[in-house]
Amino acid sequence: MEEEEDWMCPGDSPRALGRSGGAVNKVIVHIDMDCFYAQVEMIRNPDLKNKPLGVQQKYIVVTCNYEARKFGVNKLMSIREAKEKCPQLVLVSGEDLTPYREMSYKATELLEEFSPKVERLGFDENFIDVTELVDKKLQKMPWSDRNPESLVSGHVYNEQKVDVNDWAHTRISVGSRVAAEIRASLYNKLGLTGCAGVASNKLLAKLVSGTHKPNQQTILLPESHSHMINSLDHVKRIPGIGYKTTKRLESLGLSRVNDLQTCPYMILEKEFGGSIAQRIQMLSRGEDDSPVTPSGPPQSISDEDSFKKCSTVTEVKTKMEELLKNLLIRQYKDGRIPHTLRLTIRQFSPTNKWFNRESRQCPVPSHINWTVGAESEAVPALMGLLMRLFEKMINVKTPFHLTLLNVCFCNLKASNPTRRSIGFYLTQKAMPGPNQQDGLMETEKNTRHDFRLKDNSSQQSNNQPASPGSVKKYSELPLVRLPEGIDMEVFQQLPEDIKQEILMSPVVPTAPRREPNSQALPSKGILNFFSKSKADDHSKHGGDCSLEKSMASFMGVTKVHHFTVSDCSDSVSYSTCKETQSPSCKRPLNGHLFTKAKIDIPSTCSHEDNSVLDNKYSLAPLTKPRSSHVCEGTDDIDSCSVTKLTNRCRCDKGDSMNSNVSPSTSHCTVHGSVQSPHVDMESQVNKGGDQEVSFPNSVDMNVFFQLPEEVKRELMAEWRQLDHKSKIPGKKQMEKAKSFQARKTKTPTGPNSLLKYFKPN
DNA sequence: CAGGGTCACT
DNA sequence: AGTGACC
Repeated sequence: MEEEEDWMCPGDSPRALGRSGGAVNKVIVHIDMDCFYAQVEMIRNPDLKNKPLGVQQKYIVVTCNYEARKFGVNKLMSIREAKEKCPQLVLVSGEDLTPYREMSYKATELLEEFSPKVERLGFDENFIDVTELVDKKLQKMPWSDRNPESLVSGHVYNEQKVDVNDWAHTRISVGSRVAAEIRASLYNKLGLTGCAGVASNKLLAKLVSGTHKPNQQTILLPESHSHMINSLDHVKRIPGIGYKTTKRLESLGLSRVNDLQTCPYMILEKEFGGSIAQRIQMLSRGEDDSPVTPSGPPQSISDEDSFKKCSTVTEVKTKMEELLKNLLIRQYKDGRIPHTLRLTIRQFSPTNKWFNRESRQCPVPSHINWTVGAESEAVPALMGLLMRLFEKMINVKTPFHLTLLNVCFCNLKASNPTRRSIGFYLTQKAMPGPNQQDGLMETEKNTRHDFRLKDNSSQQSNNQPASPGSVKKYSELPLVRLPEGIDMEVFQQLPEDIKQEILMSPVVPTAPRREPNSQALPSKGILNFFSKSKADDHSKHGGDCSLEKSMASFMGVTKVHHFTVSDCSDSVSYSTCKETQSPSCKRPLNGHLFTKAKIDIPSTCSHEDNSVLDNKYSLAPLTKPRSSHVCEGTDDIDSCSVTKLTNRCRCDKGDSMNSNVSPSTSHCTVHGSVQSPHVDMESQVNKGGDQEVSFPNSVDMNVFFQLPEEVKRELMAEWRQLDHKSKIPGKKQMEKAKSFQARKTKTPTGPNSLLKYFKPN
């Protein structure tokens, strides 16, 4: 798109002088990419340039390039109409958003080089608060440079004259130069064109950016604020006033901007309440005090599909699994762990105007293995949750007609940085030679910390016929920077997949974004093991001693009794003893660091004997979450309402030991399998299926495991009855738990009560 | 009304 | 947790 590269020709519309004065206002730049999806498609396939191009989703042209617009094709036009207007229109499918999403984040990251205050608005718009940058530039700008001819880049809204003696004018003008730099950078580095608007708030910056399209920029000076906002022909054009608000305003007879400006506040307040009333009336006057809030990484990851009809459970499952697997790939790349899962549906109804979506959500049990992306063990577990959510909305026995499914991972929190089998790396006694650097190449002139990351994921998104030439070009691969702490020699000797994992690891930030509203990572994680000193130790001692210490300290283990590492086909078993929990360890018992088993062994255990460990203490972690200091500050336990926790145990046949604590606000789940005769669920159930048992709060697990076998069985049978439907903790379950509590307090220690085995309390 | 997001309110 | 409103 070589429309008018107006950053090349600065200052084409500047002028003389005027007044002075003005408050210390912000300088906000709004960047709006030109027909974003179409642009991305043209970058991916340059053959499409110069051809009329439409991006298709379902039967709609969601956007098209300017070539197509010449024919009258427009956004959100039906395919049929578009083809009528422009028979030569080239259509590409835009249903897989991956390329757009990736380009979008590249753009945002680029903008973050100018200022940390970058707020995304959809995939193709960004606000940047450049106030500080502008003031910095202004400080070192000689007065001789402050002539209108060179100060402003691009257009001035309303042909207003710039007064270089007016501070506000000067600042906005300098902002225009920043905007020009930003656009130049977007074009030079990413090949993207777009419009920019510069003004003293977000609302006005957004409005003004659209006044000269495409690929141009415009500034708005204070004297034209009113003109700008009043140029809108309807209140619905005001960003921030959407469909619903528009309708309500219209019902009050308010449809022009001026109507809203002059409407007595009380009327608005009556209709909308104070906060919305104030906000929309301010907006109608061009005022907007909202800050540019750094968007940071996404708060949720979701995928959806819409269709004409979906009316069988099988279909639902198939589609859900599709969505889920795509999501898992994205989630894996992201690195954070979702703690909430949401399912949204849209049901067909004859009066289905548009959007009647409903959703159900639930906490994600933290025992889920988020280790390997799609195909992970997470799929069946999450599918189970999803179907339960589904059944909360739809009675499966009764006919239904869905037109949309959406699966969403939200409440994303930083995970422990090591996501895959760390033991795999640690047990690679012989590191591969230096010639094994397949997918990972050092870039041309790069400093030794920049790498291209081989992208072997994605692309497999649904109904796209996998084109043979879809291998990504090297230059398109993401460039990643290794943290300084890493020793490059050690790094280069690592096997390919380890390198990739490190590069993919969430502790390797490409650009730091919003402070992780979750907790700080406990350490650099896997990277710790590859720092120079650690690596040296490793080679000297055959890797045992220092590794053990590293692992231990990383886990927050202060005293190691027993330490083994073994590799079980891409998932690892760990057993380690810890006597005391280091107070600084925020994540004592969760399974992300160690894929298979990470268990907590009481100091009483005979730590020399593996079988003792496996048999006797496999469920030991059950006791842990109930001691409050362990839960303190643990982000896994959302509310730290430890006293409300209920322990549950689920046993899977045939698994190797796998213990883990998964708390949620209402309960605490332990999924583990026990091979020992100690708590042999198999003899109880004999179906080999999953069994779940509730361990009431009052039960001290230490005591429990000392009970005679029959007693344990009997107790578990009783608890199990309390707990059939429990993966999604619902009101029913809580009521059951409460009723159990009630019963228990009524008959504390009856002579025949099994509860006599437990301490009163 | 496509596919994705965010945030606020209850 | 669920919905609504916005882009």
